Amino acid sequence: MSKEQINLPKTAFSMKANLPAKEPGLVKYWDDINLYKKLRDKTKGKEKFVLHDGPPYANGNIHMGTALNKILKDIITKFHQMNGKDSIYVPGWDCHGLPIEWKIEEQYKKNKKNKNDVPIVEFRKECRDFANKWILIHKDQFKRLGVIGDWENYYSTMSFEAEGQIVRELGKFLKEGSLYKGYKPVLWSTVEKTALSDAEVEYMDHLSDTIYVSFKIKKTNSEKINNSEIVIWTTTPWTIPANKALAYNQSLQYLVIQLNDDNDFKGRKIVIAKELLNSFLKDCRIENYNIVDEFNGKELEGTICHHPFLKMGYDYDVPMFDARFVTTEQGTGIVHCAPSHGPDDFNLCLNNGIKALETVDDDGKYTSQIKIFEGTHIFKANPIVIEKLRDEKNLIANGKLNHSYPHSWRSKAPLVHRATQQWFISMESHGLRKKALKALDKTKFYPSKGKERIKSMIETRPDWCVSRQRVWGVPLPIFISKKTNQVLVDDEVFENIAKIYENEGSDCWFSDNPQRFLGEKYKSEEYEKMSDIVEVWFDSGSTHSFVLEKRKDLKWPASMYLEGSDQHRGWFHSSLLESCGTRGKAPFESILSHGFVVDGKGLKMSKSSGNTISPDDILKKYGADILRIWVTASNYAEDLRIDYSILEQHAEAYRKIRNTFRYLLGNLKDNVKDFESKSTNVKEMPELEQYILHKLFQLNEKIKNNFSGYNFHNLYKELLNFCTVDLSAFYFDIRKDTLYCESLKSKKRENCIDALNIITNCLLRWFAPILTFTSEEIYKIINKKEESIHLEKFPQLPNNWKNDELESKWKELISIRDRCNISIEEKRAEKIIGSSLEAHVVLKLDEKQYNKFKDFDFAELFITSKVDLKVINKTDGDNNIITSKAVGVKCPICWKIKEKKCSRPNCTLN
RNA sequence: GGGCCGGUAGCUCAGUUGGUUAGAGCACACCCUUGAUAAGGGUGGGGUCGAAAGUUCGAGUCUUUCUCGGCCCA
Repeated sequence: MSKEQINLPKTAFSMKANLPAKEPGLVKYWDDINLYKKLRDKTKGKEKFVLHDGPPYANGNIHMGTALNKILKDIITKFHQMNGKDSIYVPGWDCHGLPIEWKIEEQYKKNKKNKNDVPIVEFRKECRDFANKWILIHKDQFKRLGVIGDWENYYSTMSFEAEGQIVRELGKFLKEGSLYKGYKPVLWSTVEKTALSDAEVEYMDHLSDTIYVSFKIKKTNSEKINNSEIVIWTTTPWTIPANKALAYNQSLQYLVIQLNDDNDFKGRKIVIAKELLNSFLKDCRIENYNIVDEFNGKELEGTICHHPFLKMGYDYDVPMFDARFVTTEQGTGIVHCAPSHGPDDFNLCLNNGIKALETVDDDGKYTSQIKIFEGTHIFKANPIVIEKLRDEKNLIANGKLNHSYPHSWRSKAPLVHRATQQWFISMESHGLRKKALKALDKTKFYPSKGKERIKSMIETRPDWCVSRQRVWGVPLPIFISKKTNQVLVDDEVFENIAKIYENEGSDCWFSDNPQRFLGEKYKSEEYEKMSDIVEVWFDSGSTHSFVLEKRKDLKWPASMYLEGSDQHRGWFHSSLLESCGTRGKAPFESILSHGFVVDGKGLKMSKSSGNTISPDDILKKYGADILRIWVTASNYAEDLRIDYSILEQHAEAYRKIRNTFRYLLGNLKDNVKDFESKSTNVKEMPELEQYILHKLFQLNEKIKNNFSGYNFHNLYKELLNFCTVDLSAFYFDIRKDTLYCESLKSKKRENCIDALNIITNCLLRWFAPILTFTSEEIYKIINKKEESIHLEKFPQLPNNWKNDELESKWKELISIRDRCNISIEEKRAEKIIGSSLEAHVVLKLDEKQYNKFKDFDFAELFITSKVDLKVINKTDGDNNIITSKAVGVKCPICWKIKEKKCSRPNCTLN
């Protein structure tokens, strides 16, 4: 009988979320209604916020880092959209480059196919198909995360339009003259037969041969070292045949010592740095020696040595030069220089008039420049070099050293420095470095530390090597005059090539008659066509030109670039340089960088440590909304930890939020009315409602503040705390009595319903960018005003909800409530009472508080059956809240204990 | 090896210009409730702030060294 008199909550919003099952349906729904298009229509003409997507590489399944990146982008995009902007997100993919080329080559190897037998155009088509396949896979994986964007019109660096525009961009550098032909040692992979970019190099331990080699002095200005030999130490014996010079440091002290051990070196005098004597003696196992002399490095000036292979025909002079890069960290304090095989060596020799030669070919074999060794592979040369040095009696000792050494990140093969012809964009010739630094000063960084990080890189980076000796990429549009050896610079030609690419892609560069690209102005017989391609960082660094600039729906510069912090050297960097070089400005207004995903202990994830966790695992077990909570709650300025216990914690928080909505919807019977804050006259409501709306207003302010600085983890904490502390444990708990037991028509209940309605509307919108699926699930239940919650805007709350006076009053009340709870808890522990409604509280306040609160309904605040308010006596001491078991009978309707029969209207209906 | 960033309760995070017994939520323990029920409420325990030294009347907050971790570079 009594159940009909109370208004219990009822809702279609289930307690159990079952996200993994529900979410895919919502992805389909958004597709079906074409949410992206509806969003654009909705905010057409509004100020644009363009988050320009840094293109992931179209290769392999997404990992946690990708998921983090996409979710963060989506959250920010949605926040701006709901904040009233036209917030546009166009996803893109990076498609050219070595990793894909490598995959296709691997397939060839499996099928015993030889890459050289396949026409380039056919090979490139396979690369293109491969990239396309992964774009489709990625697209579904990203959509599954709840990401809304222009999935139908995504961009890719291999689109014909992109390839054409990349040619135009290169043309600008060529025309300006900052793109030049250089001859420099670059890190070269003899396996992939190409120079590698910084990003393609990884450092791993490598066991190298080490040798101590002596160079006999041919001529010197110093009496002290006459008839001596110079000793060097190196970890690359194969570079000895390419040796052209020796380097010393004039700020170091050197020794001449005579070796007396019974071997090839008995009686010979050698020169080494004083500081390195002990390590030298130890390494070379020298027992008998005597120090002949000591001198300053300056004495070595003008000294000329013989090559250790003098008798084998290496009869050229080996001069000694002063160089600051020579240290006493290791070796002998004298460094052997092979200008073709090290940047320091190259520069030192260049400054002293010694040119680097092509000493090693693409495959890693010595060229005809290297006598005796021609045709030998450098990786097989060490033992031979060592043997010859021993034969020539110029090897003091040899050994092994395990040290960090550059390797190809793809093939894991060790790399070498090799002087090759490459194309560079100068950092200085046209002030690119300065322009870039200036542009950074105008860029807003989240977190702010990102600015210094990229600035210090720009300040010190060398010229940008943009050429690669591969085939899967945009060909460098370069012709060189056979007569003058000059690069052909002509806008008409560049535009002609760009147009052709836009129509049919860049494959034709490799297959068609060069005359087609030159047009009628130039004769193909007179020009040599380059076959290098552009390095992929130039591709992605140009996305702003073929995406932001070209598309009418976007804007240049982008409002934001958002990537992992490694992209300070990657995409942020290349985009900045490309744009500053061609447009003098950065292509972004702000940069947001996030940390890396690490495991629960803060260690990096790797297959070998077995601590990886994939987005797919999480989606199957928890659902995308939990993953999105993890992104939101984590501080992206640092590394982000994740493991199942962390996810479990966030899933728990999700349940609290979900139940908060369930309570709201249940009491509103899913009848949530459209939200109009103006129609609410807050001053006519009970103080409790006024207070909770004040808290809601405060929450809105906090959300706005945190959003403006992109502090989502604080924003989320505020939302969660509001749900648990202010609503669940306070407002909801107190108002259960009103909602369940008051008449439907009672003013008090109506006011409460109004408040719940407002709260629901606000929370639903605030949570929508984060809980993108759950908010839609709720929206589908309650309202049909829009087709999606994501088409709604954030609420505007009226200023008159703010009531600081009321807040300080209620702060006092809540602190009294807290003390009361302690008192109740004591009686509960003594088993005197159970629920708080069984309590009768005598509350004693001082006179001031008593007068202030004498008309206040403490029983309602405490959720007790009875509260007697009294003025405190001096004799009472600290004992000013006394709880006892309420006397009387429990009303079967409202469960309050009354001495007489309950007289509340709803409780007396029968 | 170098540069940069970081290490606050089990977890996610706050800690303003150095100043009272270092905060919140979650988790945990115990209790209550059974009309938010694979929910809800109450109470409570738990960090000396990565380590050490220093500056100061006083340091999580400044300095140095070390350590652990991450990114970048060699």
